[in-house]
Amino acid sequence: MVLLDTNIDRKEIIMSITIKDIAKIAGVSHSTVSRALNDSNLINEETKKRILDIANQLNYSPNTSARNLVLSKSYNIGVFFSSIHYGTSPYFFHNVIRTINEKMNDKYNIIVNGIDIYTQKHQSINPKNFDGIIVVSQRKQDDIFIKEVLEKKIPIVVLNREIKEFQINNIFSNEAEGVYKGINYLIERGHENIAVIEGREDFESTKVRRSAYLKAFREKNIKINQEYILKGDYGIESGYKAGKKIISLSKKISALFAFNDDMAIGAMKAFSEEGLKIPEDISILGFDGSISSKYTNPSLTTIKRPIQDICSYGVEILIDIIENKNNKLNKKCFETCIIERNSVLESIK
Amino acid sequence: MVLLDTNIDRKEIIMSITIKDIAKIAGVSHSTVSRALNDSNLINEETKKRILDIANQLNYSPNTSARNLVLSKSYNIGVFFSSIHYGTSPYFFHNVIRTINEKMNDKYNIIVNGIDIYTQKHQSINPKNFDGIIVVSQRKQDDIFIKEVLEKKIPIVVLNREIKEFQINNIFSNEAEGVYKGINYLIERGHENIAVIEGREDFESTKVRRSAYLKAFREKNIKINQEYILKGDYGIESGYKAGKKIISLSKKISALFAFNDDMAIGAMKAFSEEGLKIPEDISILGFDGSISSKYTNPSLTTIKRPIQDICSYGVEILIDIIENKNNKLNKKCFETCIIERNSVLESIK
DNA sequence: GTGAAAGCGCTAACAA
DNA sequence: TTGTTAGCGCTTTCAC
Repeated sequence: MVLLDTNIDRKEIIMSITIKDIAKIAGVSHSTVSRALNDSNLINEETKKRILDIANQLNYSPNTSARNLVLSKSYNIGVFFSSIHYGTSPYFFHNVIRTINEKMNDKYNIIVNGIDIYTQKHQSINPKNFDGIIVVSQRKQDDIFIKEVLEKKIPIVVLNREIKEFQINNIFSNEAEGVYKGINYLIERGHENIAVIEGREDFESTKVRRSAYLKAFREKNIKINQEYILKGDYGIESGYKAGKKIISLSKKISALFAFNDDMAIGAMKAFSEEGLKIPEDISILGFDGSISSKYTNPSLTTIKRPIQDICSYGVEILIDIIENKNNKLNKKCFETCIIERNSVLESIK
Repeated sequence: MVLLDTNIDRKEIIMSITIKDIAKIAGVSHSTVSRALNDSNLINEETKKRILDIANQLNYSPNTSARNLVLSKSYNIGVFFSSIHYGTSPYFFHNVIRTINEKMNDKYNIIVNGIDIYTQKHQSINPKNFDGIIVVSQRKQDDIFIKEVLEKKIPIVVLNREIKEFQINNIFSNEAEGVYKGINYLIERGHENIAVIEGREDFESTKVRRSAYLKAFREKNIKINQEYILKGDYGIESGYKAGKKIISLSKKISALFAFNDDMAIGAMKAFSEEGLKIPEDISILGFDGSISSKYTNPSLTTIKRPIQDICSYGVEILIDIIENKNNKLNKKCFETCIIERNSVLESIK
């Protein structure tokens, strides 16, 4: 008995406790221990309790590799952003991970990755390493990765960007409609000379939002001056630089639409430095509905996209696919809305 | 031959290719395949090439659970924040994950977790599930978790918060010194009526920064008025509310020190709403050196802590522990510095 | 209700 | 240089 105890102690230090150790102490076979641990009903309640007690005392925790091997599961969920580094704002990133983490069944691990560096390092993804994958996609380019996952039959859901070319579980928001409403909101308030700061050219959102504002302009016969269209990269600094450029423009503009809040904030900074008053001298409309947009001065009128809804719903259907083998295709579009604040002038006489 | 191919095809769909499948096709044993795949030198170059070719053709990828089981590795690195939800700013969170992801050897998975909800769901961590753990710690309360990891002999490094009570790999920044310098920076410019917005009471940073500003006050014989000390929670909104309170204070204050940039930004918003000019009416000093602090209006003077250095160094030593079994204790403190911008008045006559 | 035994896919020690 | 074999820790079928 003493000898046994000592052995166990050594084991605890040198290597982990296994079900065999527990079996030895409990005087049962390791399969019985397995049954107890898995709350099987093919086991006597008494023995189960006894075994569980011992397991607790020994601070047993299962070897997940062994369990996963026999169960053919990994309990890993990959969360893949187009890039963690470029074009993904801290607000967006945090919001996505937080929501997924909150919503995810706690038996799954959340493994965070950027497709850009992942595909550059690994030549391919290993299906056995992921029970499911969430792609938070910005770029059409991600399709290569997405298709690979699809081919490997790994449950997948693509968030944020609409995929039209092929069938896939896909949750996103109606950005086109949001931008369209936003531009009309500007036009209705008398704005005709509207500048735009666009986003990264390789991001689909840039194309979607661009065609939406162009459509709104065309419908209201607003002339489109290429000089007013600035290139940004979704980073604050690029908004700031674009703002500086806008100031140097020959023609006066009365409003600015930035493709995201961060760039709007950068532009506001540029305007303030030059003594321009917002919204008196220039109105600003952002996109995202980030937390910080509420605390700019003046607070930023912006188009909110429901990131949390998208992520939350995405997790829901991914888990449904994994656990219930549900394979009916799910495509859902959430609506965007304008948050009216104080950066747009109510009416320019 | 045709029969074989068909079998393989079915296998590819129904279950993954294994080294046995490759062995069968190559006409070698599965251990030879294993050798080829692991680039062993106990193998003929020709056979290696042939096997690798077949593996490539079949789009083989190893079953990580099986490999991990025999190697006693998981290739998982857990990144545990005190909380993902509360008190962790998007900027901080993004910066940490981004840096760790960049710096981490690509064979490791990064699993993101919040200690708060993790410990609530799982009763204990499984050593076999983590080759190493990075704790980005804010609360003393995390010690329970940290000690558990320590007991289980999982390589661990604790970032962000200094641990004095016990020996552990620990990387952090000199926040006390930063705050001390910051307050003196204010005092040197003539400020005596200084308000402070503190952070969450359960975060160690709050205590560290508090005793630092108190020390600076005491040394310069600045009287400490409890009315000037506001409670925040590191969120923007709490800074905003504190800002409102400051305005309603009986005595006029000339400067504000906020325990982080987000709260400083919130307070700036409150001040602006009330028509106060920064820094003419009130100077503001932040803490963190977040990206957004550069783009407020006016830009925020702040104490920068080197988050990237901390994370980068943390990853380095964790990998060193895991791969080189290096077990000499590593404790490192990075310096903070003041970023002088435009929210502090050069001199109040 | 329980135990014996097989096997998940892989690595590595030992033989040849 | 290669094949044979054992075994990692676990679940699960099949006997009893």
